[in-house]
Amino acid sequence: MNIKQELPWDNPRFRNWVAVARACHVLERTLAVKLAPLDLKPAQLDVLMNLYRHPGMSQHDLARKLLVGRSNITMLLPQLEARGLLRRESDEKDKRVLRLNLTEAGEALLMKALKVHMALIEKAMSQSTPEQCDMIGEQMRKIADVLKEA
Amino acid sequence: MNIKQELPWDNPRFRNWVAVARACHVLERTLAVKLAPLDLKPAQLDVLMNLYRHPGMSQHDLARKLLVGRSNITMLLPQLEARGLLRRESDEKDKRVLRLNLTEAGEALLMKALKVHMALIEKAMSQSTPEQCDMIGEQMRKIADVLKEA
DNA sequence: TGCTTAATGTTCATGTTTGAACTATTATGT
DNA sequence: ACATAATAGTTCAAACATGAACATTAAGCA
Repeated sequence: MNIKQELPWDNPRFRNWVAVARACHVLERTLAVKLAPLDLKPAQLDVLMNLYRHPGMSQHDLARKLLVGRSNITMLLPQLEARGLLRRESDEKDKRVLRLNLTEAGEALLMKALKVHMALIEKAMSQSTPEQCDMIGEQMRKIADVLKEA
Repeated sequence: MNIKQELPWDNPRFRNWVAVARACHVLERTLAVKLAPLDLKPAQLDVLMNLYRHPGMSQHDLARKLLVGRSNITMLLPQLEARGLLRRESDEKDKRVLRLNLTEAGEALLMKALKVHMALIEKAMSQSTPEQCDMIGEQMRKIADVLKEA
């Protein structure tokens, strides 16, 4: 009954992961502030980015990409559709699915938002050398893979 | 009017940061699942961790540590207090502030939750060498610092 | 002292996220 | 073909986070 186990704060992996989580959190909050003038939330930007890269994807695919529930997408899209940023068109071959595509306006807004996002990331990552940056990305992709199997 | 700017996906910093954000997101969701048997949410675990390390801190201090609004803390604490995990005691010298402390039960539950959290982080970070891990932590601390000035 | 300003915590209205139950459509297996 | 499974999307209620407005208390300063 050794309840006072080795404390995590003495563990480098723990301390370093806490730093990762903090950095993510801070960047997310900052991004929200910088996107406010465009009347866009980080979650909405994620949607636009994914639709730009994967035109015609379904809501289900989008939900999986964003690591989010399907109902979340259902709640999220009508706002963007009403603003004319994207279209939802029923698939002819499978009437269950809705195909998602950006409009011209959506693409234009995305480009503006990407400038903001890019600038923020540049500022954050400018601390690291390209080698360090790549290494970080590589490790993080491994982490995501390992955890998704779990 | 070069609207089709250099796309961020060609930029290593962008791609790598996206990987960081994804890894964070996945780990957070996984943690939520693993903590469910203890009837504890990640946000609640964060509270317990901070009170353990900084006994007697105020709600305002806690909010700043967690990068969260004060009202969020106000909504969060009563649940934990009702479960007997922490105490809120009015400060004698400054009657505005409430001093926060874990109870025995709170500390015991924290230890159980930390085992879960630790195991998850170990699994995630076991991919990296100690040197890589430290480097990642160091870069992330720099990022958080740079962005908080902004 | 008294007046103004700042800080702590709460309340409340709003918006977001989530998961379970539901409908409609397609795939599978006998 | 027909019954059963699985899949796509929606609805709804509950949990959660957020920021502005507020009450109380403390600090600064004339």
